[in-house]
Amino acid sequence: MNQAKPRYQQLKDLIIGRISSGELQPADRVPSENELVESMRVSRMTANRALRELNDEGYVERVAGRGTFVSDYRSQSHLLEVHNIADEIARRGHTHTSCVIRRSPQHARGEVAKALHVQQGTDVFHLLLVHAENGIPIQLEDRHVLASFAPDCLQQDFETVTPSAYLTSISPLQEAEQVVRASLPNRAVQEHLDMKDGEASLVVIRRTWSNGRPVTFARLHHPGSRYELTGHYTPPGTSRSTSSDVVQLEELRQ
Amino acid sequence: MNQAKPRYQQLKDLIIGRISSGELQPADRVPSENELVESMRVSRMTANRALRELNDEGYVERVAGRGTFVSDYRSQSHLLEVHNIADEIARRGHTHTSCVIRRSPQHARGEVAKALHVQQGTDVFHLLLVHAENGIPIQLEDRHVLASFAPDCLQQDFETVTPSAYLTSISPLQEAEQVVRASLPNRAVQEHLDMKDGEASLVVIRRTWSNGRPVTFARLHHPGSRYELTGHYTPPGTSRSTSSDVVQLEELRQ
DNA sequence: TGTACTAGCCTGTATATACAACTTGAAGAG
DNA sequence: CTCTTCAAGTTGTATATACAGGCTAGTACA
Repeated sequence: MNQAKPRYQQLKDLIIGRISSGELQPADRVPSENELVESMRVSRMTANRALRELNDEGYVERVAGRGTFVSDYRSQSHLLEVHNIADEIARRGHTHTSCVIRRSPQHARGEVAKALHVQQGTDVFHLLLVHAENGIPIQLEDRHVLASFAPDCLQQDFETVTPSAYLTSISPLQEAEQVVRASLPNRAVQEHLDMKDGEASLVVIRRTWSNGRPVTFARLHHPGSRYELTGHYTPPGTSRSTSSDVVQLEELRQ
Repeated sequence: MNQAKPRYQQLKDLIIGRISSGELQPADRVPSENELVESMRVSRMTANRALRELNDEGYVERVAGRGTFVSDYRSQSHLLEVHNIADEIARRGHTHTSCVIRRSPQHARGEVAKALHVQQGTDVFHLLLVHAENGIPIQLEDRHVLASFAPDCLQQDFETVTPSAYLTSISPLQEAEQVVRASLPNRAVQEHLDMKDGEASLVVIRRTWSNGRPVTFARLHHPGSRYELTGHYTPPGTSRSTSSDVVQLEELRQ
């Protein structure tokens, strides 16, 4: 079962490990090819392949003549771009504000326990907040977080740092699953988002993994008249941009 | 401006060209590394890099001991998986039926002309059909196709081959853009999809490019109570599956 | 002081070579 | 005829080497 991994993969795993453990921070310098040749006893071509693939995959950025540097996950594509609504709003030059409605410890049950793969009654934190763009509410975030993953969750000031940004600062998010639905909001959602009677809502249900297990489960409600999801698909190989082979989902205001 | 491309990239472009021109069909054998060494006068490592990257990008599949083969775009991830509702339904073991409501030549104007980047009055074809899963309507497809791209569009039997499948058979789709909205359907949409009063609809507006220009523009309406979009995100490098670094969007019935 | 230049490091690419593991088909043994 | 074995071709990986080109810091020079 435990097949010996190729050496270039071992190198990749090693560096990814240093990044996700926090030993290597964004913009930090990664050992150069020649340094890896010496310390790891590999040939330069093997080190080159490891670093080149990490570059293709967005973990690091390489500059000829300077070196290899850890990518800044926060301003990067992949998962995180999808997650932080404050960044999305800032990108369109608007101001983001948010208002915490509830922030409390809970015991997981029913849907939440099932989504997080934990026993009924496991400690979780429940967050409920409204995000606004230029003062207009556009997202009601209803999130459950595994308490063991983020013990100091309730001490955070989520009006300055979004839960999404906080969670990614703890540990890089590694996998996510989302479902998009259209529905009529219940009374509470409708009022929090200032929606008219009969207005449809766009609901994104997102579950995020870290280190192989789900750690947070969120329902994101948006007013259908003021919100949409846009995606852009590019086939692999046509563009040389670093994120050409991922789908970028962005929330855009109409 | 016109920098000489590296040789491995030239090899990739050459093979991609043969695939998209139709010279190489899905499951066809691609020249082996050693054949490329002889015919293209490159070293085996250069040929290896070209083929390996084409494999990583999903164009081809490589089997040690056998060779390199063109991927089957139709049953593959990337763009096409997203597009064909008949395949999605078949994948869950259900039966797909569709009913053509309208099929007519038109002159593009307004939103359609703008979306397709053509002058007002340009010839397009308008298709309107309902897709059903096990007899239950789940998608109203309202599509405009550039007449110059698919001249024999009106002769097709879209009840056996979906417009999406037909269009991809003409030319590989190269780029797509989509917007997801939640809204209340108008009377016509509501009736075609057998929706209850006050039921929200999930609308996907999709524009697809081929050879650098938009060729089709579709509005896909779904009943909110019976339909959802699911997406799964995997970061690059953790999984070895061929489509690990793309987001797969699938339509799933609740 | 300030400018020009160069040495040294870095990445990017290309080649030649080698060995391992896998697949297939053909030759040979029974 | 059937089974075994083996050779040839294929991909996968690893190494050593080479040269080109970008970047930077420090030195030499004016």
